[in-house]
Amino acid sequence: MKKYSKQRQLIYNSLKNRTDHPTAEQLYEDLKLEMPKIGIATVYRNLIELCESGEVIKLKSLNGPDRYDGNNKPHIHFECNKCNTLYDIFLNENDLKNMDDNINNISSLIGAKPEKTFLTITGRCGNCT
Amino acid sequence: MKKYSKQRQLIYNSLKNRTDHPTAEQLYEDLKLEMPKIGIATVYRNLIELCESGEVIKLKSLNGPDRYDGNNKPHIHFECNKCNTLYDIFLNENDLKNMDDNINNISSLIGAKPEKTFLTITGRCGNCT
DNA sequence: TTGAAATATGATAACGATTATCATTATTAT
DNA sequence: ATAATAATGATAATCGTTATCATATTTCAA
Repeated sequence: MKKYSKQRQLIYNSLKNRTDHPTAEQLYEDLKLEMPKIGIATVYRNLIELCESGEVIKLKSLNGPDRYDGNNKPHIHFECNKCNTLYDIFLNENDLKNMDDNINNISSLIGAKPEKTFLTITGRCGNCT
Repeated sequence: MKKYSKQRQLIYNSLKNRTDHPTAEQLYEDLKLEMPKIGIATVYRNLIELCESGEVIKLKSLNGPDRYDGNNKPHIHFECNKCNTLYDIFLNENDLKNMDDNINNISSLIGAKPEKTFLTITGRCGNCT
């Protein structure tokens, strides 16, 4: 049976309350301010848990370590290849539905059943032109 | 000036002649059959080159090391989360254009200039249902 | 051609990110 | 409360990748 722990709550809350997409290391550094004895392994362990349960999304960065997104509502990411900022882009309901239909159609081309879709656009963000 | 090397040619040709998406390690093992003295560092170095020149695409896998795709025409990937196979999915010209327009529109939402887009769908492939 | 300059190679050390190990501590259910 | 279970923190180990560097290959100009 799964047990409640202060650490897991803290990690969960922290990710839900921030809109950036920190690496495990960044999250760890920030959490130490609130809980100085927390260990980096605990952070990684709980990130795995939270990803498996679907509460958190793990994002594979093109340049750098994995990053974590506390927002599990479907959305798109834009990764700036200059400043490395990851932007969230939320589509309206209509566009989301269209995209979903597309994903299903595309998957059916190879007889596959889709579960999660990752759409990442890379390029220059507005601040880095 | 860039120099021609047997190794670079071999790596390039190998990636262009296979349609799977090998990891650097897999590629290395295969290349050793043809060129037993090739080093893993040479493989990595040339993969970096080939990716920078746009000849090859580096794919971030959700479970496992990076994989390399010798096909640089725009297409989509489906990653099976059971057998880890990466499938290519090619869209027709029309769908590609629509997608491209969408990417531009989406990027403009945050004032960004898109360069490359990565669309990966995960789920169960036809063989793993 | 040949030889000097430039660049790539292969062996391996070093590194960064992540996971495994394990003794200790915290949480849960009785 | 207490026993059972699961999580923690410290840190070792692992994995993928990059850096280093002496040697070898390639290129270009004479």
